[in-house]
Amino acid sequence: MSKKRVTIYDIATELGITASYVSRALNNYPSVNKDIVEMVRKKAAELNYKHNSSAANLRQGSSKTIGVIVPHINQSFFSDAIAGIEEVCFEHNHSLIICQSHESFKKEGLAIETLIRQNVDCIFISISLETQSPKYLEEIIHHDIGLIQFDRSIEYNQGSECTKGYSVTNNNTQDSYSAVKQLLKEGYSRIAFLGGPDHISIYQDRKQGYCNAIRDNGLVLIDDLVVSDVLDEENAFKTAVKLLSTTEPPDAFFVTSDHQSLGVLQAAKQLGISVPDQLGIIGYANEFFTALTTPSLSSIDQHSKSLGRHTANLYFNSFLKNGGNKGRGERLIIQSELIVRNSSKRK
Amino acid sequence: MSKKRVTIYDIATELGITASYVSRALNNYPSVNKDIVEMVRKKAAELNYKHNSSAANLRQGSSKTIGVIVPHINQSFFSDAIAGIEEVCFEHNHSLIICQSHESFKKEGLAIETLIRQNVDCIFISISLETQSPKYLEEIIHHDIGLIQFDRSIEYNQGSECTKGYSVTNNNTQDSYSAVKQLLKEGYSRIAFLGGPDHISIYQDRKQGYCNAIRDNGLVLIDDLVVSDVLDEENAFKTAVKLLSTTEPPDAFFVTSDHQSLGVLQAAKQLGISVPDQLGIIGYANEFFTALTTPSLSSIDQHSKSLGRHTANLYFNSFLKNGGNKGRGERLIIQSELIVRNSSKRK
DNA sequence: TAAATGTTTGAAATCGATTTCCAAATAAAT
DNA sequence: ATTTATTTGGAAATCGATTTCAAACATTTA
Repeated sequence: MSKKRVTIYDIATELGITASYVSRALNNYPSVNKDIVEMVRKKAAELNYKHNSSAANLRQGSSKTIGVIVPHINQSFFSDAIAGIEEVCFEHNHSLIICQSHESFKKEGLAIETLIRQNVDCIFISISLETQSPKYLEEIIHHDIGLIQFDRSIEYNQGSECTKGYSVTNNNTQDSYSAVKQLLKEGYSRIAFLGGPDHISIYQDRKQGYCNAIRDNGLVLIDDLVVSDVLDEENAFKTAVKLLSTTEPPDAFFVTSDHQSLGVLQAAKQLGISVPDQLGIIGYANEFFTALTTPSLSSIDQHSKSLGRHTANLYFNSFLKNGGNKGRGERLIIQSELIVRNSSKRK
Repeated sequence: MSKKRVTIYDIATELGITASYVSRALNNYPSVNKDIVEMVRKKAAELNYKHNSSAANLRQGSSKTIGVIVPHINQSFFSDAIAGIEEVCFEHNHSLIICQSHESFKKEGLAIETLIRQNVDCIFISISLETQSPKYLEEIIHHDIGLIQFDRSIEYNQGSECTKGYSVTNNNTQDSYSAVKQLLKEGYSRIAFLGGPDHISIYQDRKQGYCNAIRDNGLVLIDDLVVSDVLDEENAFKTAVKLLSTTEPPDAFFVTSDHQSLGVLQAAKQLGISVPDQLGIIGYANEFFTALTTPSLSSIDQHSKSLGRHTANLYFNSFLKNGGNKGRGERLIIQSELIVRNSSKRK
């Protein structure tokens, strides 16, 4: 294959000017004559010139690429967040490499390794459920690559201090508080909680919000009704069946994902318990399917696209201007919204 | 910031050898002593050396990166396909840049431009619904970047001839045929078809399969029951309402996406038509939510993950070995499977 | 022992865009 | 007319890993 790549040198010789001038023309330097810019543009198109970003990145020391790691791209929360991230990155002329951890600590580590080798400028990550150790996150810091956690986050060691650095989340404690309060207002009084792993702070916070709401309303916290680490549908189903089969079953569930809601709904159906009359349910994430089930599922909409946009903006504004990882960090809180559907609305 | 990037030269001087040798050591050249490899590895880790892929790519002329463009990453079909692509690319040490077109021709063009500038080796694309012109696809070819279409595809000009080059799809004609046949077997006899834009071949094929099945079973094709380009839920809803309100309404719908099924279901609900007794529905893609609706929705599972794997394998095997875009092209057909749920099952 | 072969290692060129540092050319000011 | 600014453009260094070519060394063969 004798075909050589077209470079700015080719454009330069054809036009009788130098490569440096061509480079400046293509990059719209103010010092370059308008006519020349036009001329270079035309010639570039004619020769089918293709900018080589490897060369540019090598010279400039930045890849203008952001790596995003999420557990699954097919969950509304994450794909919407990615859509938001994408928009802002596009505005800033950065491109995105998206990786999935599939909720596995090991795969998350591999993804991080890949992104480091790819020389991304920053990694936006929502950690996997398995992730208990900040090992790989510290790896990122160690390689002087930016790190911003969104939604699910964990602390890591930054030199001597322990920090969460830059992160963007919802006000999980407060939102959970409101959800539980809504259940109470509807007359539910024995509310169970199904959470996620306690080593991830959003699940801690959601549990905290639940506990606060219970206590603040003069009720007693019942240990048996508070279950951690039952995030998937199947576990939620089993747990719900168990709780609902006791002599003093709960009359409502506040859960930390819509998939858990599905499991609870399934359990109720199987046990002949009617939702919402005998059992209320509120979940988290406002997945697409929550509007489709019978009854439809109440859920907390995390405004995920906005959360994504804020994550990216945090990078381009605060992070870059405050010394990156070495800066003092920043935690952003994104507003969310309780969507009340039929699963928590009693007549 | 006085901190300089650690390079192989730093490793080399610390170890008293040359950079070229370090490079070979890190890349496991057989001629390099095992002990040296170990030594270099250790020193690299100690200095926190980070491989610079921009430099490597520049030298090697390839980015080992695949660009993937899909309409939406949050539709099961696409995210599963991406999961398959990811697996195979990972095995071959390639990374992925994922872009969304959001079903817009313009955004698709921008994504393609980005990927070209990023120097991806190949683009795997499932075109947007709006895409009627192969303009941007030809742009890819023109830049000597690989092109493989999957699922939704379109023809483009390759020099003198018109071709579809490399593509991976299901056997849409046959699969649609089977779906319609299943409806007939259940006793439905006046089956409507809701399709997508006719300029995209999978929608043509699905319509063709529908038509063949109708004719082969001694029925007459009724033009009014065949509607193209009503791919989203809302359009499907409106069209279904219209068709169901005529004096001779259809008693079943075969549609080309599960979102259309949702629209049809909605229409039936609104008009008080019971599904599946009075109206059968079969859709396409086997989205997660199809199992959750009441009644659950029958759908064609496209084995999307396998489709994704095959797309990537087509690249690493056939494409690269047969002269790339200039090769004679290849069209792969992936098996799919009809999932019969309640929406098409009469007692 | 000398020649031939094979193996390990180094020097230097290379990939392509950017950018620093200058020089020439032009315009403006004295 | 001379000096001072201001554009306009070029030469060459640079980013860091890879790779070609060849040298140095070791081993085998005749």
